[in-house]
Amino acid sequence: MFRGINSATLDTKGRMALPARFRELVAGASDGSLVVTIDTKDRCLLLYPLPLWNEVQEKLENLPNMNPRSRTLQRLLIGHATDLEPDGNGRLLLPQKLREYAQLDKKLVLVGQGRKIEIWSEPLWEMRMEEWLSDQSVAELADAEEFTGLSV
Amino acid sequence: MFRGINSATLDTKGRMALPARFRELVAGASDGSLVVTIDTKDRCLLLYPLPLWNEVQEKLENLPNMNPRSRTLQRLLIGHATDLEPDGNGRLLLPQKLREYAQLDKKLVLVGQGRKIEIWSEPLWEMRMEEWLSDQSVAELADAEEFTGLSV
DNA sequence: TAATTTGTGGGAAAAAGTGGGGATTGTGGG
DNA sequence: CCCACAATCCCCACTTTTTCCCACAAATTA
Repeated sequence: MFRGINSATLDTKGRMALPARFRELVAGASDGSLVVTIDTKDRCLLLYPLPLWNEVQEKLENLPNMNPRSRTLQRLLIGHATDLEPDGNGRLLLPQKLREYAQLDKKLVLVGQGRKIEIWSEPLWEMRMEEWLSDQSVAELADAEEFTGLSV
Repeated sequence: MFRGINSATLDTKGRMALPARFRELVAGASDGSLVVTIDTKDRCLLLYPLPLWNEVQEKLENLPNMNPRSRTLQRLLIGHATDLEPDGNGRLLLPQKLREYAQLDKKLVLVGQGRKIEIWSEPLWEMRMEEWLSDQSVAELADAEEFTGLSV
């Protein structure tokens, strides 16, 4: 399971070094084979070990095909999904279209999210962080019974 | 159970010696394996023995996944959760992103809070202390009905 | 005060990350 | 059909960061 945050940089060729911590996990899960696609809710990318992506894709394909919303979702997610292999130095070449989508410039942030890793532009991530942290309803949720000092 | 307040210092490499008192407790609870993450309500970090963190993470993952508030909370907490192992001298290397979040400089304060330890920047802690103590509603809280049976 | 534990600093090897040259492939234009 | 251009791939070399270790300072205990 992925967790934790790392900064990373994109070089002029669009390559990104996968932090060692994540690389080990990926090596265990899929011999290094990965898939990136876009996140449709936020301007960031999602990076899956290949076997986990396959599960996701299967679920997507089983959505009701008549429903236009599921067609759209399939088109966006499967359509942008790209297989990646790290180069000899453990770097990934992120496809240009995806870099543009997530507005990736030089400084990136990688955020472990369980079965996947989110790839954000650092300035974008920081802006969104500010919003989330100031969101009162999130604060209340964090304060809910299960997470207060009494039970946690 | 953790309790009590300790000061600590961060060296130039971002390492923090875990006070002996806490270290013993942690050794008992998890062979020294720890997880730090951010607190979303205050600019401080939360340090859990690994098994306890796993419980917290499980609760987080069971929140309704469609609800954007829970997604946000997951993103913030799991996204920042980092596994730590003390080095040969009982020190923890706190990740840079988390140090920045909690504005950790040289002087720190560690506050035992039951199942977790809070890590604060000392100046920040003192400012917040002032606020809490001068906050009339806290003073009243101590007198409130639901706590009258709670003689402290 | 001596002895032990706890906390601090920093050197040096190893690992991780970065930059870029040049071969290779693929595309579109003349 | 061939050339020019651009993107990608496969290397190698260099820089930075991290990790591991040792030595000392400070505090606690005997």
